[in-house]
Amino acid sequence: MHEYPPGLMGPIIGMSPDKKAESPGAQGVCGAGTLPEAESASSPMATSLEQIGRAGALSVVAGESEDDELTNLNWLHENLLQNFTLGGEAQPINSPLFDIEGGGGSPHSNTASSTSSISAGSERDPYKSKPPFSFSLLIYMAIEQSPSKSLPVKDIYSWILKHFPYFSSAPTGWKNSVRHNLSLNKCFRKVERSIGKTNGKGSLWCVHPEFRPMLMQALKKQHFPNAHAFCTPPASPPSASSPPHHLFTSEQGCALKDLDDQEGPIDLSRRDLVVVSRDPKQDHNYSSTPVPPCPRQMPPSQPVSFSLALHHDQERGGRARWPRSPLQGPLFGKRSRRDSRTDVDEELKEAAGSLLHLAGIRTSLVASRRKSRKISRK
DNA sequence: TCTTCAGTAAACAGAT
DNA sequence: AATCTGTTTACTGAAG
Repeated sequence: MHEYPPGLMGPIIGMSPDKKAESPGAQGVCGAGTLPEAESASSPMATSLEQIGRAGALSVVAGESEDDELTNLNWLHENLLQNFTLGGEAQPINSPLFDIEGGGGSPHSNTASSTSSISAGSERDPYKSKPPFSFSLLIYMAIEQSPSKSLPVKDIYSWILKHFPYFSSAPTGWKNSVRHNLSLNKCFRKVERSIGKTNGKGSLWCVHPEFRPMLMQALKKQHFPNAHAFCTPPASPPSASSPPHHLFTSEQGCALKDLDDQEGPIDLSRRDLVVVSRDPKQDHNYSSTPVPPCPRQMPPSQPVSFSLALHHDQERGGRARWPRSPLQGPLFGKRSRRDSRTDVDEELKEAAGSLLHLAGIRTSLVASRRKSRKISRK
């Protein structure tokens, strides 16, 4: 059970009066604590956060460029990653990347800003700035940060509300979007709640290990260089109340036996689905290495287009806007140390790029580019 | 211009 | 009965 610190979520402002069933203030925050699984979303995440922190530190150290301001991710760690604290000290994300586009250009932002006294202040106000992450990534982060690596929808709401207070004042359609995403996005899979656990509506949702690297990569591309920290093993020991995490335990921590063959909800009572390998050493390994810890299990000849992981009704193939190329090649094969080192360098390059982006350099470049493009169109 | 994808709204059914 | 959850369809706008 978790009590949100007063004022953490901020006032429920800018609510659309016409939306009644999905009021975030009504159930998204307060109601979360009533769920047995709520603890999974709100329990202290010290282990994971330490891992995140370590990962961030490693990303810096590995590059041997601590003095290089452009590639030093310490500030990022401090500014962003610490905002992903789930232990009750979470702060609304208020970093340059929170509203990378700089104005909260969402359709909701108008509502929020026009009715919120709080949001009348800074342009970077997290209460009015839409997160730069897609719903898929938000869900991914929420699930990955839960000890059991699975969350009910309600807790996903709570996590998002907790870390992105923008949604507390946004029209409640975002919950619909979350559910829509969970249903349509193949990255997310539904798992049945434990047998004998009748309280609580709905199922638990987890990240399909198949798509975890892609989500991680997308997260990294979306201004989150330390995204691999989100592919961490569960912090809590296995228990009957949080079974799904062991589904993802394997050599690399992210395999799921027979899952791909399973249609529909995963039945957690089926132990034959479970890969039982819980070597803590391995856990440490993949939670602390800078390389993505979830090597793909798909045939190397068939790199999964991320578009396939998205909407079912949009599986016609074609381009995937989400990053693909980093998911292909050596990442999915066996890696030598040299490869890892190369990847570390690549990651640092990406991190540097992300930092430039965060600094607004790329944003302004893109903005000016778009501007000139529009002008040229005219 | 076309295509793809993300986001949103809405309707609906089933579960609680 | 009300609410929540999950699914599906349709549409729009941004972006490549």
